[in-house]
Amino acid sequence: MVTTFQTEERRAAALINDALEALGYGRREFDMRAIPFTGVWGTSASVCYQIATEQVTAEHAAELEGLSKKEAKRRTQELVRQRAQEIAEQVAARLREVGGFASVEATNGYINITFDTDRFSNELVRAVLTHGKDYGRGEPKSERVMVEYSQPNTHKAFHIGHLRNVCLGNALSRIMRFAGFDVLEANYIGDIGLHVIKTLWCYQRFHRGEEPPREQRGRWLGEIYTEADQRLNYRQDVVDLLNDLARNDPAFREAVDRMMKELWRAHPVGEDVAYLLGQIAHAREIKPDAFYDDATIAHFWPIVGKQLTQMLEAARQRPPQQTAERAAGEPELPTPADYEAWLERWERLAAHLDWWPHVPEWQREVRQTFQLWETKDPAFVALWKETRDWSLEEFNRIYEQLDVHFDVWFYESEVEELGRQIVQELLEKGIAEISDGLPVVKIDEKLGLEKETYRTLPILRSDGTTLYSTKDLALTKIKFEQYHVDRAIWVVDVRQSLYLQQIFKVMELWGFAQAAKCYHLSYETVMLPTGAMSSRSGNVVLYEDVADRVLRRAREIIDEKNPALPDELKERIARDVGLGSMKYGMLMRDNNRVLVFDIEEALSFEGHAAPYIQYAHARACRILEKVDTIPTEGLHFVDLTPEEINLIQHVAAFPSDVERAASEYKPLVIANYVYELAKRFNDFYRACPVLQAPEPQRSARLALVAAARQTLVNGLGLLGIAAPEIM
RNA sequence: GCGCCCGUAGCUCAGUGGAUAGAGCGUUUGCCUCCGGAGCAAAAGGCCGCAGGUUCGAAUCCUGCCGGGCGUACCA
Repeated sequence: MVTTFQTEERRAAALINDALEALGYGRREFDMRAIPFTGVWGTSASVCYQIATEQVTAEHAAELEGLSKKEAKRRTQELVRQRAQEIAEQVAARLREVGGFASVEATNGYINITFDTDRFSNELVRAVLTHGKDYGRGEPKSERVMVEYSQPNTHKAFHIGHLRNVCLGNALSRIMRFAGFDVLEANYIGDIGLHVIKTLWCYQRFHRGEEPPREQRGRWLGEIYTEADQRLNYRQDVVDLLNDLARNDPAFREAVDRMMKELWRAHPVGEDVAYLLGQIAHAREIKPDAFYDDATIAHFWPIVGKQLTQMLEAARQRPPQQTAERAAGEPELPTPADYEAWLERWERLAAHLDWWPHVPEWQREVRQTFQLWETKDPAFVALWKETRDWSLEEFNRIYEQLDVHFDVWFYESEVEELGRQIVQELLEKGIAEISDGLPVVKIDEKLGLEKETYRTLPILRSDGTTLYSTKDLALTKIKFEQYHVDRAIWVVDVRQSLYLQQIFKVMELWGFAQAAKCYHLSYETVMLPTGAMSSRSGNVVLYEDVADRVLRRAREIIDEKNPALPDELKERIARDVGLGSMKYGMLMRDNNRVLVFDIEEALSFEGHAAPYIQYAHARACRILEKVDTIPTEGLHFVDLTPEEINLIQHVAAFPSDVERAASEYKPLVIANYVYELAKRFNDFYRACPVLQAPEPQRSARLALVAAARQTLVNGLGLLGIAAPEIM
C-alpha cells in the first residue's frame, strides 16, 4: 500500500534532487527519513553530507595531507559539518520557492521538510477509515509462500516451547498474507520416529489396559514418553551423575577410598569396586556397560547419597569463596546450590534402582518394537493410530484456542516411503553414497567446498529405517512439486540450523531451483528460570497448564474491574486478554534470543504487554461509542498538539512497517509497532480531550481516534491477538 | 578445531549507518469531581563486553579478543 505520506516523501526527494542539480551539485541517490524529533511530522535528507564530504576532501586535500591522521579526521569532520549546513541552506531556500510544503529548514546539515498536516491528516484518516481492516494491506504478489510451523510430536507433551513456534509461525503467516503473498500455512506432525516407538513400547510393557482420563489422553501419553525415556536412559543417567561429581568436585574424588571400603563391605565384587575406584579417583569417564555385577550400583547408591549430604553440609559451613583468594588455575568449589541439584538428581535415580538390571533388555525390546512398525504389524499399527489420535485431539484443541488454522497437514508417517525412494534416486544419481554402511550426502565435497561448512548429511539409518532427513527431503519435494511453492519457510528451533541448511543444499544439488528461496526462520530455546526444559528430568511447563492459569487470572481481573458484565462476555474477554498476553510475550522478543519463560511475568497484565495495547483500544472504543457517526470529510487538523502529531505520524507508518516485517520475516516489527501506537494513543488520550473539545477540533480528534483504533485492530490482528471493545 | 547466536540502565529487553541511545519491571515522589488508574507524570539509573578499523557520521558495518549459549554423520 502506497500512502500519500510515502508519495509526498518521494516528491520531496525528487525536488531536492532538482534543487541539487540546479545548484550545480548533480543528482544523488539517497533516502528520506522521518524527522526524529517529537511533535514534528516530516521527512529529512542527509544528502548534503555526501556532497560536503566530496567537496571538502577535494578542496582541502593539501591542508589535510600535512596533518596527522587523527587531526585530519577531526578537521574534515569540522569542515564537512559546516559545508553540509551551507548546502542544506541553499537547498532549503530553493525548496521554499517551489513551495507546497508546510516548512523547509536546514538544521545540523539536514534538510528537514514538514508536511501540511491539515491536508495529510485528512487524507490519512480518510484512507484508514475507508480501507478499514485492509488499511496497511500490501499489493497482491504472485509468489506462493508456504510457512511450515508447529511440527509437534504426537505421543509427547505440548509445552511452552512449542508455543513460541506456533506464535511466530502464525504471526509470520498473517503478516506475509497481509503483505500480499499467497500464503499456505502448513503443519508437519511428527507422528512416527523413535519417540513414538519408545512411548508405545512403554505403554504396552507397563501400562496396557490403563484407561487415561478422557480429556487428558494426549498429556497422559506424554508422561508415558517421559517414563520410557527415563527407563531407557537410566544407566546413562546414573553414570552421568557419577561422572559429573568426579569431574567437578575434588571432595568427591578424595572420598573415593572411604566410599569404596564401604561398598566392599556391602557388596564385595572386586572388579567393580576397583573400576569405580580407578575412574572416580582420576575423574575418568565411567561407562554404563563396564560393570560385572548388576547389583553394584544398587549397593553403591546409598553411599553416594550419604557422601553428597555430608558435602552439602560442609559447603554450607564454608564461608563464601572470594574470587581474589582463590589461587590462579584452582577450580571453583561447588556451591550448596550445586549440591542441592546433585542431590535432587540422586534422589530421582534412587527411586528406581531396580531398573538398572533391565535396561539392556528394554533397549532390545524397543528395537523389536521398531520392527513391528517396519513390518506394519496390524495390531501395532492399530495401537499407533489410536494413540496418535489422542495427541492430535489435544493439538487441535490447542490450535482452536489459539485461533491457529492450517491449510495443509503433513505427517511424517506419510512421507517415509517416498523418502526411501528418494534415497535410492540420490544414490543412483551419485549425489548420495554409502559411507560407513549408510547412505549419506557429502555436501561440501559435492559443492567443491574446501572448508567444512555443510559437512555430511546421513539420509537413512544403516538398518534401513528412515531418519528425519529422509522424510524432510520427501516433504520438501512435495512442497515444490505438488503445492507449487515458490518460497518455502521453516519455522524451527535454531539448533536445527545446520541441519536445515543441509537439506536446502541437497535440494539444490538435486536440481530444485526453489532451493535458493528456502528460508529457515530460527528461534532460540525457551528456557525456564530453573534451566533448560527437559522432559526426562520433568522440568517442563505444559502449554495447557499455563493457559489455564493465565485465563483464570484474566477472569479474576475482569470480575474486579467490570463486575456488571454478563458472564459470557467476561469469559470471552478473559480469553482475548489472557491469550493475547501469552502470544505477545512470545513475540515481543527477538527470535534469536533465548526466552526465559517466567509464569509470574505471564500473569502480570501491566506494562509492556498485550493488555496495555488492548486497553488503549478499549479506551478508544469508549470514546467512539458516544457519538453516532464518525466525521471523515473536511476535517480541520490545525494547531495540532505534539501528541496529536505523534499519533498521526505513527498511524501513517503502519503500511511501511508491515512491508518491513514481511520482507525481514520479523513479527517483532509489528509487536513493537503496535506497542508504540498504544503508547502514543495513551499520550494523546491524556493530553487531548475529544468529546469536550470545541468544533472543529472535536470532529478531527474523533476521526483520529477512529483511525488509531482501526490501526490497533489491524496490527494486533497480524499477531493473532484480539482487540476486545470492553475489558 | 570449525560454524552460528547473544553481550545496551539493578533485572528483562527494544533500537532501519544519521541529529539528544529508549521501553517495561523494580526503587522514590506525585495524579481519579474531568472520554475507564490494565492508565499517566516526574526522579534516579548507561565506558551500548574490550581493542582496533571503515565512514563526514558507528550501539548498528569489518577484524581481533573476552564472557555466555548452541550446533558439529545413523536424535528430532
